[in-house]
Amino acid sequence: MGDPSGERYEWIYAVVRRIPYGRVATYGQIAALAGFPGQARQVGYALHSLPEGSEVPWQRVINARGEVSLRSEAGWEHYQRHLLAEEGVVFNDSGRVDLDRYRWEPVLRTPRSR
DNA sequence: GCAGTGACTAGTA
DNA sequence: ATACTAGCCACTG
Repeated sequence: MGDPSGERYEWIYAVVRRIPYGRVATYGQIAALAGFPGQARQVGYALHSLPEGSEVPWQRVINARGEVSLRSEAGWEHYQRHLLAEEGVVFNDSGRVDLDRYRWEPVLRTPRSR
């Protein structure tokens, strides 16, 4: 990832790092903020290739339905939910996060007049 | 180079 | 609510 060809991933990681503790963001949201609108799959792919022990808060990225996405390797879904629960993120009966409540909304720069 | 895959999503039925 | 589809595009064999 540190290599030049992995520059996309760096942009994605940079955005993910901005998600505050206790908040979540969707794959599509991250893709758009990183400058790759419509490429949500790439976000999932980028996070998948993240080395273990990374400082990137990958657990805060969930899908548009508010649920933790399944991975090829089972078991991690449970781990991710555990991490989010520790941050205070609440899962409803259906095991989903209320995006209206926990979704991170980056503060956009207001085009202030000057 | 081509085809299959995937931590996705919005739309349709 | 679930199921299937088309679009998406980097990565892999």
